Amino acid sequence: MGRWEPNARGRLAQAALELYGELGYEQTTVAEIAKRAGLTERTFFRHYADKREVLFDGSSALQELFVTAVAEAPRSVAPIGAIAAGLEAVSTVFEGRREHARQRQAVIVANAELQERELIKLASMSTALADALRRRGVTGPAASLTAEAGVAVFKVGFELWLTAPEEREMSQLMRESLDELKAVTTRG
Amino acid sequence: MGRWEPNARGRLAQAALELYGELGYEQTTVAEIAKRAGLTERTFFRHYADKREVLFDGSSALQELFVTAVAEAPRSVAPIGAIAAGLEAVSTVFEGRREHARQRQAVIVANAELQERELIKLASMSTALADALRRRGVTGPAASLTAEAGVAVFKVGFELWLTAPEEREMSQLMRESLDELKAVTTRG
DNA sequence: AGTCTGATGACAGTGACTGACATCGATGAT
DNA sequence: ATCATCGATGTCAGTCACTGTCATCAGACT
Repeated sequence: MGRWEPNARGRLAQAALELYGELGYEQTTVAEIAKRAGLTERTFFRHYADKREVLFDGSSALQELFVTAVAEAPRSVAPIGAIAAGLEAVSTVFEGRREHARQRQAVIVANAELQERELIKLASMSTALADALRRRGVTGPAASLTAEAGVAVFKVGFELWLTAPEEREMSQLMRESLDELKAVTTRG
Repeated sequence: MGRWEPNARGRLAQAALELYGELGYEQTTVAEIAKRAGLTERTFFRHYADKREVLFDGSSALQELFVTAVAEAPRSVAPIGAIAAGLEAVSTVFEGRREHARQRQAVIVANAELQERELIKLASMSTALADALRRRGVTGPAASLTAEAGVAVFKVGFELWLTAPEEREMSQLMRESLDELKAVTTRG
């Protein structure tokens, strides 16, 4: 066995989520998080760039999954259809994690700084999606607009999923949200 | 004349924009901003909640303008049409301010913290727009999705306007972006 | 045994932000 | 004219997020 307990990074993330939930984000100090994880404050900052980032460990993987699904959709599929495929792919990774997602989201909605961080993660996703669409041949503002639309559907669908009854599946809620967006931009 | 030079708030905003442009956001200290404005650091924080907020003084007025235009669109207009009216209203206030907008945007895109702040302002706008749409009778996720679509069009249209030749008007670019979004959500 | 490496600890420092209290010119009441 | 009050600002001490630097130490490799 090693000199240190394994998975320091995971312990920090777990301790942070707990403390942010128990005391609130602002009232929690990084020193407390580190102490609960059996580490020092300095080590926290070696694993996470700042106090907010510890809640967003999986966001890069989620973005890659979304982008890959868009990129790999059949050539015959229209841009908005490729986004739909991405939403489908993303939905699978949240299966069985609704309770964890609810706990995390409760922490985030309680604090503006954390919401800011979440928004920039979604903006990064939008940029990456737009790039993927351009690689599919989408030109001009259409790529950005389709990507923004996709992220908007993800946001709305995700929130619906958090508040929906347990039996409702995320993928279905994403499809319904996308259909709703299509309807809403068509009328008028 | 008064005990103090007038418009302390405006002087702080001006000094901050200059210094963020000259030195970069991170390299600028609040003490420097205050000094250039002829004030102290403590006074800066009496006018602005934090170092970022000084760049977003007008965002609340912009949001009100957008929301009011949506609320006051004729009852017969569809939700997406009301958003179009809001985009039209918003476009007018930027007339003649393109150079200032470019300078400010250059500062923002150079720093992630500032982008986060901008994104939460846009998210606040989206929430307020969705509320306005609900007051118009729009129900369920349609309100949120229409509002998100409107903000997406604003973002894309605004960026087009910043990089477009001087003679192109913002209102026209907003209309083109909205049309593009409609096209993109229809195909597929 | 000797050496190197990677994760961690220890410690000092900067700067954003806050709370508490002092200052002082302007304003209006007396 | 005098005085009490008020609002914007200054002063100062303090907390905490975050960083740079150097020391430590178990395991891997030779």
